[in-house]
Amino acid sequence: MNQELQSLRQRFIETAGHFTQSLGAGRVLGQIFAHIYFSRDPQSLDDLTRKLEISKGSASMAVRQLEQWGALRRVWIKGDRKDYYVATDEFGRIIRKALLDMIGRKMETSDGLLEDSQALLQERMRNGKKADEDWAFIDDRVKKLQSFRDRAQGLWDSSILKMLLK
Amino acid sequence: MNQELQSLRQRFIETAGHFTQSLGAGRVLGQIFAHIYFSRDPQSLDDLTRKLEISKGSASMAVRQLEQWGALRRVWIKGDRKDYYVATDEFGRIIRKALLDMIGRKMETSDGLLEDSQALLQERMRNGKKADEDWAFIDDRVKKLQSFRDRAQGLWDSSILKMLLK
DNA sequence: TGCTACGTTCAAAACTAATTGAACGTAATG
DNA sequence: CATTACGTTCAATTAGTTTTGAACGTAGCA
Repeated sequence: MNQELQSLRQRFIETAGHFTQSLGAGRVLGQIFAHIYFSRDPQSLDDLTRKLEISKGSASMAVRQLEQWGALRRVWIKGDRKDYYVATDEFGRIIRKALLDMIGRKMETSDGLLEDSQALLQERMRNGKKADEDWAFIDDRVKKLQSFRDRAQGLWDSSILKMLLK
Repeated sequence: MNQELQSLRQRFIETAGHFTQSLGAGRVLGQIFAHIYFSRDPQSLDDLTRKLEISKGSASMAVRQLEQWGALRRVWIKGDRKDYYVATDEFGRIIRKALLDMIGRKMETSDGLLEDSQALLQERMRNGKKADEDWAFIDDRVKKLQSFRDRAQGLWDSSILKMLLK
């Protein structure tokens, strides 16, 4: 493969590495995906450790992660005991899964907190206790948060949907 | 302030801390915002260091960041030399600014790379060199990436817009 | 069956990011 | 003017995360 092409590929690999790192997913994930995405032939773990100069352990873990997100697909090459991988190009799906995986849980946590707060505040009202100013203040703030959460939720869902629609 | 209310507030502070941390913005940002958001009175740096048990340096830097994102507003209390802060509740704007600030630069880097690639590939074509299979392959992959980038860009822009429309 | 070539795991090491706090500049106060 | 009470900065430290690589289990092969 010619020199110019190689260095372009190299830039993609570096950029992808920085990108995934900045998203908190680790440098090697991006590097591996870019390397395979720009490789015509399926790549083995061994290829990855050699070409990217990373350890077998790193390669193994990153590849598994990428496979779970649907970014890589495993292919068998007959007569070869190694696992080989090729890259998917359905970026929408990949990013959807990755984001759900990475942010999803946090969302649920804050959702739970908002529900709990609402329950607590409502119960207090039902008990007919005179609402003091502290409670009224918190109540107002929680309501504003919930309202935002609902709007953001809707926006998120529709964006995800659009992403999946090719 | 009563006990139940305090512990609810505390949960919000912790959750917000974890949330901002998981987004790569640091724990204290979320903690400070939540603390002030759920405080009726404007809070000083000093209040923050005491209530959240963080250093003055941390508080100062985080507050400045939050102010830049429009999440906090500085208020003056006459006869007091301290700076006091109150929380904004325009979450859409806040998140917009924060995301632009945090992801923006990364996007530019990869955009630049895509433009460069395109230029390189087009120039090669113009020179009439016979496109070998390696080039054709890379060309195809770059085109797919660009197409995705464009769709994602549009989606991003429209989402940001909707968020701002209250 | 023993041997080999693989993928996986996980404790330790290397690296990176967040936090602290002492030193500093500044502006208000008396 | 000197003093004090603040906010800011940044080098050093601490905490957290990623990466490594040796040890291990397993499946295919002879």
